[in-house]
Amino acid sequence: MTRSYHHGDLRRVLTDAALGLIAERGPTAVSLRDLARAAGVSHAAPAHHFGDKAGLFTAIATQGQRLLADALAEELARGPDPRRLGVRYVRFAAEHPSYFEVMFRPDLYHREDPELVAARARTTDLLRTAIPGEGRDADRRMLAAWSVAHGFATLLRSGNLDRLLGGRDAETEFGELAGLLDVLP
Amino acid sequence: MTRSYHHGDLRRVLTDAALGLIAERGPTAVSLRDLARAAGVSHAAPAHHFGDKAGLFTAIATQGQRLLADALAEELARGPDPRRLGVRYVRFAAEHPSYFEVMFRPDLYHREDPELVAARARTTDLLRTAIPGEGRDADRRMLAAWSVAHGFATLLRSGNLDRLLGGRDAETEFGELAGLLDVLP
DNA sequence: CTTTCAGTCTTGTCAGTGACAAGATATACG
DNA sequence: CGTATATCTTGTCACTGACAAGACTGAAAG
Repeated sequence: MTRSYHHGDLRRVLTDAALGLIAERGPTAVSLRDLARAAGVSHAAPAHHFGDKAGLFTAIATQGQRLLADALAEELARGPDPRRLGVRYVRFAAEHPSYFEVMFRPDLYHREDPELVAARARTTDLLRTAIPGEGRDADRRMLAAWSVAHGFATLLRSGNLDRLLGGRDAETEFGELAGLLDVLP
Repeated sequence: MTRSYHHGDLRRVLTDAALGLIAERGPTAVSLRDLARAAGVSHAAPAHHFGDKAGLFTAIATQGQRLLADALAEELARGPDPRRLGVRYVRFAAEHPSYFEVMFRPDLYHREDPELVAARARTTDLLRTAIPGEGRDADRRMLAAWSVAHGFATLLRSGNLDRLLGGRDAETEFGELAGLLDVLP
């Protein structure tokens, strides 16, 4: 089976390779040309699929939002427990660091991309359903819960908790921590 | 007063110019050569002061940690109220977005730089003093409070709260939100 | 079967970038 | 005065993202 001119699913190959490189060196150190080399295509091939570098990250961020929303939806199917949902959020960040990294770095991608905006809205809406009630107060409780989970995940990823955690498992530690709070009325 | 060969305080001029450029275009879009142009020096002058690009961001992150620690210390002098401290944290992120941006992006700088590590430790220690008590449980409460503030600030900066907040002032909104939680035993 | 055509990928090129080396200049210090 | 050191410059290198123009492929239309 000889290598054909048309690659097959180059777009997917490129995003996958990108995730690998991001995991190794971080998003900013990824070059389109490295990506092309990894996929065995010419240096301009990625540009055709994503427009520019930001287009690549937009695709990755969108994909990440969908994955996160799926994970949250799965957890919500077992009942709207904010604490469990928070743990799932933190676990997503730990299991998919490359996605998480890109998703919350707007300077990397096209923030107004319709698909990305839609995917992000789905995530937000899912989080909202974990807190009962309507109105501004319930919104605030949801935002509080989201902030705790997101803040913990972010501080963890940026290495700010290394000294504080001292080797203990981050996910279970977050579970304990969340148990001390009470986001429900 | 003619332009001398030695610039005077080029290091300071460069970090200040960098903060301006970061505010405009984000940290990744800043180039050492732009910086040099802004300061009216040759393209290799910045490298002499900071070693490499990461060195520049290390200096900025350290400076930012000191500013944040100062702000927290000032607030702590008025009594150890976690909620007020959180508001101050969020305000810092809003008032010094360029610093905040760099501080929590470890891939930009030399994470193991001694001065930076020391400055970060001071910030962490100050946060810790806001929660009374000793031991693991108190640590968790401190971490919870930090996570809420940091998560809120981060989500805000990444544009994830635009739809949710709908134009309301973020800082006061965080105050309300923090009032719904209870991080103290 | 052949023509056309849009989508996919390549080749070639450009200005801009970070890093490094070697040299020039100014200040501090004996 | 002279000499060492910190500061800054000039020159260069490989690499990058973006763009333009062209080549290849598969499929639809005649």
